[in-house]
Amino acid sequence: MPELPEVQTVVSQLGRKAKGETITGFETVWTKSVKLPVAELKRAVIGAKIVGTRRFGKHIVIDLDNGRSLVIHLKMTGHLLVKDSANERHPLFRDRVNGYIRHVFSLKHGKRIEFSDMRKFGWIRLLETKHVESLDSIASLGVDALSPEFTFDRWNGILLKRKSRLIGTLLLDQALIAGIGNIYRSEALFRAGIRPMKKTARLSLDEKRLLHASIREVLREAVRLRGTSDGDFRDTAGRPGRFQKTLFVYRRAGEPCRRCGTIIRRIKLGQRSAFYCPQCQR
DNA sequence: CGGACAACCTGGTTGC
DNA sequence: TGCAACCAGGTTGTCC
Repeated sequence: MPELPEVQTVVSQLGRKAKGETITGFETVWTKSVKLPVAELKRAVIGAKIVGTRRFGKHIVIDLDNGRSLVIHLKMTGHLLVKDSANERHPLFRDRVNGYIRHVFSLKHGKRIEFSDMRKFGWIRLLETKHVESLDSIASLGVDALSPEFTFDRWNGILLKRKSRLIGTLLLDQALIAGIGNIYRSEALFRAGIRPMKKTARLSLDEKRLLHASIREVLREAVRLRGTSDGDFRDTAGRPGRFQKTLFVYRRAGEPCRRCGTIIRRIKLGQRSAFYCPQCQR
């Protein structure tokens, strides 16, 4: 599910729905995803109050009032669902969401946070709050694609240091820019009119400016529409996002470009599929 | 540095 | 119908 807009959707909703709640229990049916002994996690979270939620790249952080924080990564098919006794089941996606609940944090009065994850790639860690930003996978993140620090000058600096790379693979490199995944790399490149296999050194200043603006625009728009549900993504209420209606190229290989009618192509880039319009993108 | 590839899992879809 | 091959939003580690 998760690129920046989807994770931001979950973090915002979780903040609103679970802030102030006290955790009363934790159960799991797939301990490999819990990166510490389950008994230890239970001891640390039971009785703790949720004081806030944050996002680092695609990581979700839930801060507790006891000086510790839960860090969660949803990877490919993870979801966090907030439910209560009056709402046992959220809308299903052929049961691919409710059918794969792996971990549950219980709150008071029957309320709970359920972590569903069909492919079991997602994980949960527990850290002291002051050490969250030192976690390897967070410490190694580059500038967040939606933060104010992601200025054009910063972007240009990144590109000037990586002249031999393909722009399509660079966009997925979380150590350089954090938050972009396979959907938004294709969409941002389409909006900027740049082919994914173009070398960064061959981008003109105008193209770099346009791409910088396109990245921010496409991510902001996707956050506003609560993400893309082309596949499994659901928000904390089990609702699909709406950005998939706005996709120009992602997963549209063989279909006509919405702007010019040319057939959209798919190529392999960094082991993953990238999509582009051969007419609109040069 | 960077590309290729396997691994972690459980499906759904496509083609013969 | 059966079955193999390929596809899937992420990240890490290894090898070259």
